[in-house]
Amino acid sequence: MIMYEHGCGQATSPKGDTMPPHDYDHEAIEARWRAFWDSEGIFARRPEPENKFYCLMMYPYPSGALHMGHVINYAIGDAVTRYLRRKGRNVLSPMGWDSFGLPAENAAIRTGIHPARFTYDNIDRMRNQMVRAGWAYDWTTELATSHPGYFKWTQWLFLQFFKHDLAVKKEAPVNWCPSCKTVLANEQAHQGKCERCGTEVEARRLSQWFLPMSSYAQRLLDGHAELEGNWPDRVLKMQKEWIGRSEGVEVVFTIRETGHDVPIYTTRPDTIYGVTFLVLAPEHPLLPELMRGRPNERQVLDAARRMSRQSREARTGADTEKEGVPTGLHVVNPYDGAASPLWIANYALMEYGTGAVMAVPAHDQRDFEFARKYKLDIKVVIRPEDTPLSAADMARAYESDGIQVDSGPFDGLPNKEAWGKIAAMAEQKGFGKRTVNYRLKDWLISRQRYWGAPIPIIYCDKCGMVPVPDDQLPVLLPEDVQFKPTGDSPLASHKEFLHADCPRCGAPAKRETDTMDTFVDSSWYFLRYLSPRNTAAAFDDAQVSAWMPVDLYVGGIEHATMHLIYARFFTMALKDMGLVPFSEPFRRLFCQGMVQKVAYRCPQHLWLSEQEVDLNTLTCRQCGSAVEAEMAKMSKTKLNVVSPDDVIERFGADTMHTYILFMGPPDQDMVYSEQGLIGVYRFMKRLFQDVSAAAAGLKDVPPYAGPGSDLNETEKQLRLLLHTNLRRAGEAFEKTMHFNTVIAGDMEIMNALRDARDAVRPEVHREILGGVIDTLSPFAPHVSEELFHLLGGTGSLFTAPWPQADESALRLDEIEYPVQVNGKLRARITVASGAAEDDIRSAAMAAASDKLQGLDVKKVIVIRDRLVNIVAR
RNA sequence: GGGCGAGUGGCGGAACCGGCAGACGCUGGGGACUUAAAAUCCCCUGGGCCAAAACCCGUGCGGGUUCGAAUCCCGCCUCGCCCA
Repeated sequence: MIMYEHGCGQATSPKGDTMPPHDYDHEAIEARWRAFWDSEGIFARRPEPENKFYCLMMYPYPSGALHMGHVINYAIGDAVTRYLRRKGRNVLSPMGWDSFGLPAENAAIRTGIHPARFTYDNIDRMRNQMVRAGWAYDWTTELATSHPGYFKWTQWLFLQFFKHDLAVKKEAPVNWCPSCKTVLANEQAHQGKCERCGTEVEARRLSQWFLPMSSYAQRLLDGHAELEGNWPDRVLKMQKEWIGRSEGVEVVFTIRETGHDVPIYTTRPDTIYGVTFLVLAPEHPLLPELMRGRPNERQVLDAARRMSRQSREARTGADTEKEGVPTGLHVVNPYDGAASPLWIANYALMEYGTGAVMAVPAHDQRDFEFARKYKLDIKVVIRPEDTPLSAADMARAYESDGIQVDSGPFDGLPNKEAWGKIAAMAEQKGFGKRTVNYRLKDWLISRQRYWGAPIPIIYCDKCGMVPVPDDQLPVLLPEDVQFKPTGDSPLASHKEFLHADCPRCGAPAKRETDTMDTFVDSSWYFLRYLSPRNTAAAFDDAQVSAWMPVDLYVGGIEHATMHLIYARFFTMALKDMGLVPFSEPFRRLFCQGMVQKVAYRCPQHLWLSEQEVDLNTLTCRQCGSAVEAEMAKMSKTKLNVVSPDDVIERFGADTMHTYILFMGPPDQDMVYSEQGLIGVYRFMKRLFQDVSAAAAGLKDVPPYAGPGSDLNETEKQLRLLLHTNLRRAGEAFEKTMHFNTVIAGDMEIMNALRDARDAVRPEVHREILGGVIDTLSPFAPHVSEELFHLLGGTGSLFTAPWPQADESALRLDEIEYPVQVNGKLRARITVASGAAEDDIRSAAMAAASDKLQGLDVKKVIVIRDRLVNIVAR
């Protein structure tokens, strides 16, 4: 029998002598075991790749401090890592830094501190935070993308792309952020605003470097087949929409006045008989030629120039004003020979389809608005199945399906059927063809900024674009540059950098001064981790084929259409160049939700921190007005951030990890509350108390390993709880990642053990405590290791095997059935687990007999191990 | 506007494949210990009725399928995300 004494920090051993007080000193415990793991090399990567598991967590930008978003990300990866190590897997779980990028450069502009200094100071600070958090990284594989040893190979890979015509310089309309003074990739301009600073982007025509991602659009879509089931559906869906495959038809219209052909692209050929005008994009290359010498030439071209300066969003947004100018020319519809006016309009984009749009105002809302504004004809060619439709009465375009009318030979057909027939007719008669269009654009990778990997190209007047020879890589960043953004790369004003001799002919030449988008860096970092100090190659082929693909990638959903598309594309291109033997880098993806916390807003003082609010009355401490409380993602502006450092200092890393995974399923948004955190801290203290109090007596006791039949009910019940939780933990780690229920299970077991401790023999007690420590070890590794040793464990808990659930403990010899009458709970019975169905039935009837009086029993439903339902009327 | 997801106590959440709704934690209430407070420990905590038991209601709203629905189906409302 085990005796306890609670509440005073003292414990008594079975022999009765007083033991020293065991307070839960998280700081000492965590420091001790961190040092131990370190010195024993517990988390050093084993070289042999047998039974490998590559567990990758998205590396952070070194912003200066970890936040709770990082904590949830790394807590998930760390838990999986520790679990799998105990399952005998050889886990690689590396960490590094996405350390190029704008914030460092913006800080340099603001404070004069060099980006390198800013970056490396931040890295040191954040690495310390990670170490204190106890994450099981092998720091010998750390990498930073801003390190010359890394970006040398980013540049080398760029040159491989260049040599295979997979990196091209071309002029194109690009998104320009006037605040960041740089161009942005299509993916970085959201809703017409700069993804980073929120400034409205402008359209500019510039010569820039692109990677031809759009020609991989179909492969990026097809690759999803391999990922289905292992990536969240919503991420695949987002990528699918982002890639935006659309099937349509290209049809050639002819300009009546000049005879020019104008191909248009449409996804709605079924409406082609409803064309009442045609719209050219203002930057359409044919426009100047068409207008040459015409009376309104000046007016039209001026209007076109003005429109093309508007941003893409300003031109195409659903609620922005459509604008256009008639050219005075007309186009002929090849289907029926009808002529209609040709306009230019802001809502037609050169980069979509052919830059010319057939306008069908009756069946397209944008065309409808445009037609109403400029009093153009509206012709109905599809009507709803059961009602007529007249152009004069329409309040908006009819975009749904229906029956063709006024459509020549296609009248009376359902429009879906007509779609194919109309498309086929264009192909037969030779004035059009079916085509596939993608929304996905080529990836614009050049940036007019300093803190990135320089694009290793030299421009020579004689030889043209010449790659920097491999033996001259890396092209380093000069240190003494002016950071004031001017729209040109800061490197352009650095004379020594700018001037280079042509590697081919030796003549004076100029270097490319743009640097690469940091998404290029992150498109291959998972390969570099496998041989991070390799000076002879970007990555070691043997290591790559042994460790890739990544088995589990943990990160935020915000990368669904950016990083995760770029990295997939990059890998496909590497495969085409023969550099890697696979095309999908990430076998399984897990996306964690956001960490949210209450934020308070005062009508006068705006966002308030918790200290500035009287939490009892929910009023502002300064002005007394009532504050509004809302749940929001932790952010500096809303003053609802929680620093991991504070949490670790006050409660320890174990509590922080365990709590963050206890808040809820990590794939959903989680709500952080300090009260909840304290609840977990209390559990840690209690666990520590209970185990350390019992430890002396249980140290030399082997865990229970008998058949179970010799146990009392309490012991059986406890073992049932324990082994249920072991099974639940296995499922969480292999499938759902829903660790909250595993942690709750451990709490439940410890509660039950407290109630039952006098009725539990030492062997069972030892087994229960050991099992709780096992299931908790991936979440609270330090305290688990401490308790493991207190109970007599040797070596490290993280080299001890993960326990198997004992199936026999899950089988009970008596089962309690709820008895329902007409679906309502009316009684309970307990029967032997193997009881015949008839016996269960009659026991249930007897137990519920008083509820059945005056009723006619129609049926008795017995669901084994679940319940009994008596149907009576 | 379209697509997807979610909606369960005062709060975060639990409930295997349609089978006892509310595990676990927080909050709140009561009590023990204490000179006192903190910490800790014990009890209660969905609503109604109520001394208690019994009973009734209850998983966003309305319907349906079923012996039985938080779970499946149809319609609606609200919120979130993605695409327009």
